[in-house]
Amino acid sequence: MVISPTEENYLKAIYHLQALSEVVSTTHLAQKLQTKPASVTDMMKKLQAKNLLHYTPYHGFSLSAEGRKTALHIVRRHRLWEYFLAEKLSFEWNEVHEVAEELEHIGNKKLIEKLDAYLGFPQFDPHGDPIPDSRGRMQQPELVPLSTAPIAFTGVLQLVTDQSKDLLEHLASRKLRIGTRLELRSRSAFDGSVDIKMGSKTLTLTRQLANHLLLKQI
Amino acid sequence: MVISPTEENYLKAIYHLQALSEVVSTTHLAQKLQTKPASVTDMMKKLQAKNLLHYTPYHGFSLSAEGRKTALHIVRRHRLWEYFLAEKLSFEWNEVHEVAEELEHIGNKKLIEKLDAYLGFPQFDPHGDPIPDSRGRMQQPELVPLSTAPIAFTGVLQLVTDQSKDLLEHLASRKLRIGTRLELRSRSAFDGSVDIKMGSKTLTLTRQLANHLLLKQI
DNA sequence: ATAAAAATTTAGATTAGCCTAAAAATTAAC
DNA sequence: GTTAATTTTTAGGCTAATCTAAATTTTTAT
Ligand SMILES: [Mn+2]
Ligand SMILES: [Mn+2]
Ligand SMILES: [Mn+2]
Ligand SMILES: [Mn+2]
Repeated sequence: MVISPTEENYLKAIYHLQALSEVVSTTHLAQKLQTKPASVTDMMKKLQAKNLLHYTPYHGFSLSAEGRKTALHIVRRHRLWEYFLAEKLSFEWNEVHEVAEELEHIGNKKLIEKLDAYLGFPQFDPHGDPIPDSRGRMQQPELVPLSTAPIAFTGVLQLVTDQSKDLLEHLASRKLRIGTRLELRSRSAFDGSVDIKMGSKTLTLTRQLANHLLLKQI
Repeated sequence: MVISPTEENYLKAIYHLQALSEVVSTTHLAQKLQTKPASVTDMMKKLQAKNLLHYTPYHGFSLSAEGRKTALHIVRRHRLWEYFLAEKLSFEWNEVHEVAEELEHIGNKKLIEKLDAYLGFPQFDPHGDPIPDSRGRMQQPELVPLSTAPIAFTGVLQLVTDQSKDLLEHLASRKLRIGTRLELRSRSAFDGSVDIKMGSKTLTLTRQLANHLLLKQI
């Protein structure tokens, strides 16, 4: 079956929104894709006709098994390219998403399998998100938000859940990267901000930021 | 100015056809792009409106200075990706074109400059075609077609001018690649076929094939 | 339980890129 | 140089993806 780049973007967006709630609404998706609800409705009819979607008018939609499988392929391509851009072309981690957003639509199967092998079958992209394998399976390590970890917790930064430019630049300026080892020293009872130790340095992060930083225990 | 992937394909095709004759006809371009003359006319009007083309109805078209510059950028991207696919992902040289045909449309400037640097600023793609630099300039070594080279001529295969799947597979099966060193031993007065020495082996190539093999003297 | 507000769908247009068939212009043949 | 063949353009339509405005349905508030 032929799936256009636009349809791919829709499927991927639904996949991501389903992490928040199993069934997705028209407005929510329109907002995510920077488009209008009327356009979403049109596309939902098309994707349903292709059996990629379960759709009940006025009551939202969710991916079918096949739609989910397709979405995972796109996520795989996106994250492999992000890894390539960061690792091989030395892009900053806040620049990779935009370029990968285009590269992900090149569907040649051999290309992706060879790219994966060339990169050494990476498990995580530069933001710490897991990369699905060719069958759509991926690692899901136990992660603890820095905002709720117990005092003295030691781990490595594994995943950043808000990947906005602002947040990524904030982290970059403090040399906090995926894989950075850190220890939680204290949490303010006043505002929830946390002090962490990172190598020999100590720094303070707001609760709002700490909430988006997920750690893997070591 | 925004240029769509389709417009890019048209510009690149015109650029290539202009190597044969300065001014290009509607049918010729339609044939090259596997489309209909009526579609070409539509697009020519659009490209002329964007000042990428000189176009006189019924009398053909040629790229403007800006159109040529744009075409060279696309050729650059195409050939850099071909080099990447062959060199880094170990694609066969007859497989790279199709994938590069899609990758070339990803216009992010930083991507191409970083890719170029990562690849070590290659001068030639896997078919021996020169890769334009970021200002559109490229090497144009003196090349001699094997079909007309003098007996005893020694050189390396530098460029293959017919890049059809059939020809590339024919060469691959004989282990003839870009960079292969060979010597012209004799040319048949009967059918123009040539005998060449390649390492310790000798093989015969038809005139038709030899005509597409361009050598650089060494 | 009704009315108001919000969300969603439908209706009707628009644009890019393509097509077929018909009309017009150019080129080739006699 | 007129006619026939070929090439090119124009006219009119189609599909994918988008939009705005209007109609419909669902949800929320009284
Ligand atoms: Mn995308
Ligand atoms: Mn990512
Ligand atoms: Mn292309
Ligand atoms: Mn090439």
